[in-house]
Amino acid sequence: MAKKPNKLKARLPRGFVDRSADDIRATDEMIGKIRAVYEQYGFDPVETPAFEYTDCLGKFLPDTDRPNAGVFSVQDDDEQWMSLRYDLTAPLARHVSENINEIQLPYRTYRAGWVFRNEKPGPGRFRQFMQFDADTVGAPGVQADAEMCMMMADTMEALGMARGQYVIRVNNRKVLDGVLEAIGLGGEENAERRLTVLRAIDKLDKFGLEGVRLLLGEGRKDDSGDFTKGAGLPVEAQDKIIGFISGEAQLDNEGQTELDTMAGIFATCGYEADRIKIDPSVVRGLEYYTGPVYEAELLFDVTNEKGEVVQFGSVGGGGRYDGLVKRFTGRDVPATGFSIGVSRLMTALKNLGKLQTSEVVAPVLVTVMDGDTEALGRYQKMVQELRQAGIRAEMYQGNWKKFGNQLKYADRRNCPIAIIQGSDEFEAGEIQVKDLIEGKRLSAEITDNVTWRESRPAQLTVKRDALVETVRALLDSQADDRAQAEKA
RNA sequence: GCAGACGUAGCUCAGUUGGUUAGAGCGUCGGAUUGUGGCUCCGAAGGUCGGUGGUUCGAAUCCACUCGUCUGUACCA
Repeated sequence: MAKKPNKLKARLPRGFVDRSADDIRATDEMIGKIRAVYEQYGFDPVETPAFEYTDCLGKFLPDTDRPNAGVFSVQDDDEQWMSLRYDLTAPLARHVSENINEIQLPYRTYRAGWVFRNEKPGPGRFRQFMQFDADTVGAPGVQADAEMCMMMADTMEALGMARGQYVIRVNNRKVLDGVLEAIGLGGEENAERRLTVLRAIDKLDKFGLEGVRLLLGEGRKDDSGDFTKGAGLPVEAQDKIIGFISGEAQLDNEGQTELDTMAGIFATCGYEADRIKIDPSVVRGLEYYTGPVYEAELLFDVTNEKGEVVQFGSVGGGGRYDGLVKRFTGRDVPATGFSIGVSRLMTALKNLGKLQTSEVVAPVLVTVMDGDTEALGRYQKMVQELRQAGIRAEMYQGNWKKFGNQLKYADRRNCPIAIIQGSDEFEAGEIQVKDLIEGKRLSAEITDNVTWRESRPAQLTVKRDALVETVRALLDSQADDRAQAEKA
């Protein structure tokens, strides 16, 4: 009773995805457009590795009980903990600190890279995803923050988003701190409660003013019936916060002055509220932002592949982090920067139709009729001629003896054209050039297989010398047809 | 982490009050067609019924635990 051996199950760790050719090409295109904006603004690239020593990354110090909480960590052979980076900001702070004597400040820099988070994945949330950051390190003034906001706006438009489809929302952490102080939550002893309040404010998009009020007070019950404990603030304090984040009340403090300065810069440069807007409910990055904070939000609804309408919300954000480099150097090195969630933004752009997903035409296929060395050389020569003429081409590399399979392969691969030369054609000095796209169209009208095979639809015979010009002409005409179809 | 729903072929799903050898459609592969894609027809492969344990003469079906997926929520540097 020999049991069948258990086959190994091919599977991907949850929260990770393979990327298709379309995805990779679309991402490259997107990154190119973003990079062009950053370069234009005078930023230079820098790259850091995926791994860092865990203590350099921030608050997740290696804890012997849970070294992998939130991050992916491994122990090096000298027992030091290393982690996969979870953002690009902490590694940048490390890089700048390590090279502080060589780097000319203010340092304007950008980088794209994969980051990793060891947490529960969800729809559109992965454990590996790409961020594209820009930072100005060593610039204390809010004019640097203002520039970042304008660059974010320009980036959104470079990606094809129209005015009104996105907005950059700006706030200042010092303003929020002032509000918290005003309701008696200042001081060390209230740090935990302050966090709860800030988290509640951050939920405004999701739950609305009423939901935020519940979270500021007793708490809120979610759709599954689970209860989230609130901050337990008295009603007067709730009123103050609600009044503030709904924009009814303002505070007169340093944060507000900074916001006013930034607003002035935006106005002078022509960035009106349809692009950049001061919004008192923006929170972001609770732990390390110290001044202005900003985020890019999409304003249009996105319909996902299941046909459900999803609010996309934030696709990127950043702020001022004056303390991050100081952790290493002891020197005050103020910095501001932001991060774009490339993978997330790409999903949105795809839904908006701003990304052509299959621009690339599949290669021309040179089929193999005869398998002797001499003939194989002839086929390969045709392929090389096409390639040298700048045309994507390949010779069939499967089992050539089943000719039908070669065309089936070409069909599934979406090849535009197949080249056929058997011994008859060879002796006549000719080749067959088969238009697979036109042929597919014609196939709808033919129901009987014998006719289909013998009529050889959309196939023409030309002299061997005319290979390149015939193929090129056919490709051009196919491209015209596509352009026509696009318009219609 | 917490709460809920759901796990049957590669995919989408049937499977009667617990009852022989667990089915269908799509897809895959082969053939009809040895030099022509599509259509049609014929055939084949493909399952530890998520896993473990229990109840039972008998479990895909009932029970417990566990793993995984999905939804909401918490956390999110």
